[in-house]
Amino acid sequence: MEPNHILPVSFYNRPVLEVAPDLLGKKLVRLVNKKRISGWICETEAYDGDQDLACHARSGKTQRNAVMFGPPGRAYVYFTYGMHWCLNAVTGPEGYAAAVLLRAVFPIEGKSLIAELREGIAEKNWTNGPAKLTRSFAVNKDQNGANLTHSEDFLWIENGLRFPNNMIHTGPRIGIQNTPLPWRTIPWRFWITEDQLTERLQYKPG
DNA sequence: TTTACGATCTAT
DNA sequence: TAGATCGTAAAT
Repeated sequence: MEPNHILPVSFYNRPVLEVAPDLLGKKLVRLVNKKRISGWICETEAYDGDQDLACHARSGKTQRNAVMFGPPGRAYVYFTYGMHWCLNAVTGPEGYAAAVLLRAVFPIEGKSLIAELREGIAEKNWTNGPAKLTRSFAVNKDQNGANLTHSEDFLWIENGLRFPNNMIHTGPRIGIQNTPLPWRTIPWRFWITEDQLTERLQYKPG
């Protein structure tokens, strides 16, 4: 483990619309029984404060979304659809409720551990969705509020690749069909393809 | 206390 | 395309 590679608070203490695309190509890391599970972050979404009517902070601070109002660089983990956990990275200054939803990663380390956590699921479907990702990384309510900027909470994000804006795909956020315009269609989802990632890794092996 | 719904996933 | 499944927050 290389603690110096962990993204610092300053990375997260910026507008969420900068942090969300910058997280593409960074490495999500989880420590389970002293074993590393990791993956390249390849899809994110930005949720930006109480004026964003798709953001959980739209109706103010509640017990559920309180972590989003706290300091940047923390994990906001919420429960949804009666059975799923989703993982976010809190951004911006304390008191401003914004976060990046981590929607998908490409697995790197700990694949045998993921295989146990995702028994019966094809490898290509392990981490290609926000709730699939949390299952594969053993993330649930216990990680809500975890500090992503050090290794002591066994969940963090390490520096990795940086993709220029003209390589990053954008589109509307997923699963917010009842959200009013313009928030329903504003292109605040960001992703890179597996081909783009492997091409970059040929020059900079990970 | 009751109700309606969800930043989803899976099988059909 | 619909069913699973239950915490959350707003409505009653």
